[in-house]
Amino acid sequence: MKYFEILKKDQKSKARLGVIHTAHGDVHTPYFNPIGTKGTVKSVTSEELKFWGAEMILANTYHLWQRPGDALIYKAGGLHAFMNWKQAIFTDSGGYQVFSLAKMRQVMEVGVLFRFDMDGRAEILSPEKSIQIQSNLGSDVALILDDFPGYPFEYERTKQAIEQTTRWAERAVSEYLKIMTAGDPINPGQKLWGIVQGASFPDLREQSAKEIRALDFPGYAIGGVAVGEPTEDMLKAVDMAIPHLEEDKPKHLLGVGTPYDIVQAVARGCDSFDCVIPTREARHGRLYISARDSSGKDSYKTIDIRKAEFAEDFTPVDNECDCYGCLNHTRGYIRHLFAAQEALSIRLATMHNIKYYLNLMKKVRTAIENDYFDDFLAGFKDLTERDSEGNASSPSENAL
RNA sequence: GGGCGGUUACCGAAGUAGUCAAACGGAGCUGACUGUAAAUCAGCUGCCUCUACGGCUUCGAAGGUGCAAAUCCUUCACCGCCCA
Repeated sequence: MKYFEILKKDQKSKARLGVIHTAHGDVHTPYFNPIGTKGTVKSVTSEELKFWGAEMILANTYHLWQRPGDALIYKAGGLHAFMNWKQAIFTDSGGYQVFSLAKMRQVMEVGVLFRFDMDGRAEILSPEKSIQIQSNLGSDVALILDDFPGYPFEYERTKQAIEQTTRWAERAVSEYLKIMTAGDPINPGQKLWGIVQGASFPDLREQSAKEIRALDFPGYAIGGVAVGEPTEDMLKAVDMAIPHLEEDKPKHLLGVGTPYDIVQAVARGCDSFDCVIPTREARHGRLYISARDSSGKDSYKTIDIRKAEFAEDFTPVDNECDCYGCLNHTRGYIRHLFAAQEALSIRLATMHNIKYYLNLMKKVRTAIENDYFDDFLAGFKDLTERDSEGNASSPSENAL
């Protein structure tokens, strides 16, 4: 059985319906990975995630390395056993922290020296070390350690980053093969994916894609996007990378994104996604809900449930949602929970947003399967009401 | 009837002559958040002005003293406690 099967290709876009056969079950694409950085999708249980239909989650090498340590997780039987999540796990390599912790690290040829360390020590995360950690975690999809600059993009810095990434990728592959053949990996079915960098520069995206492709990875991630650049630039970067990668391999778009971003990226050939938006914004009171424009097309908008306008709103957060909160509670109640700083506020909000994202991906898959993805794509947008300056304001009622 | 205490911005509460449009909380309003240093962060909350170290109007009411008052004095109003 092929690792990645393409079940159907959309005729009017590059979208495809597929299945990734991981060592911990199938992942039906296009798919969105809820993020569980530290071995937990914040505030929800593994059982709940499974119940909602999640097939893969993303965890983080850097954070788990720092605490509780990959050695401990290895002893626990790997991350799947440790957190009792039996479906697939996708691990970021720690590459994102090269970006997000830019002020406390130093990129060197050997690896990345992090001074932001929970024990107060400075340690080097090398491409080999990242693979060793991910092997100990036993994730199903591991990523190579990569380097990428923030926004605004600078050509020379970006070129250095992709070349650094390629050199690290070669070392990561060697380490991965060494562990798979001579080591004692907790997950012998773990796959290592490459990462394409190159910011918004066509020639660099092409160069990176070709260099990474040469290493024969079973799947690819497109990285270095959604770091502050306009959405159009992010999508252009995807367009620059996709054509240089084998069509029959899965492509993951790292760190993306909003519902709009995701649907647009699916149309450009991306198969899977991950993003902190649904979980983090949930904790901050921003909820994603269904909305329809005047023509009745399927779209969405966001509301800030903490606002006073929802105090006496006794309707569900989203009439079209089947999450626990939408079936059992009202906007007014959830707003009250936020105001009272009750833990349940975070849980209900997180559950809702994850369900919104998972339901969205299901809609996308169904649309591709039934040949109306182009129509769905054309109509799908963020309908959050905005004033003349483009600032969001919260709508008070569900659009029908 | 008498004594004492109090009345500050949406609410609570500092401030007792100049550096006060007035600390701090709460509440509210805006915004941000994209491979999670994030149940977080930033700004605003008297009026005007795009902004201001800018102008204007405020600290129960009215009237005084004073170069200057939320801060001192007088009277009044209301609230609380105590004495008759």
